[in-house]
Amino acid sequence: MRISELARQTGVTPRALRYYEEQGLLRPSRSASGYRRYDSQAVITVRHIQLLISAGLNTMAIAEILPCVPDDVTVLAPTCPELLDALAQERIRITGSIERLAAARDILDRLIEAGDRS
DNA sequence: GTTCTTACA
DNA sequence: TGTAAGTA
Repeated sequence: MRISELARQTGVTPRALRYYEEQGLLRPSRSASGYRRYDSQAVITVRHIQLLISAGLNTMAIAEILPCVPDDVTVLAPTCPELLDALAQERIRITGSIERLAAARDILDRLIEAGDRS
């Protein structure tokens, strides 16, 4: 299928699909005219990509763990140590982000309370 | 008409 | 990420 069809089936814009390719997440073949050709498997792969992005992983991390996911897997699950490790690592990363945000919120709370009293 | 690349906001 | 230009 061509890019617009994959976009239709996944809800991902052609722009984003080209970006995924640029980031090494998709490897579409090319027609003689230069058009990208995606197999039906790409639909599943894009769904995996979307799921991992939803989980907060950046494209670099996804590019590293995507090859670890078998093509016939429709429900993404940690099938290899690398994937499990990448997910655990991402969890650690976002935990740090949450802590920094919470600290920022505490500061804002103090500032807001100080404002209320003056 | 659709898609491609490149580039800018 | 959206959009525009100029092609194939």
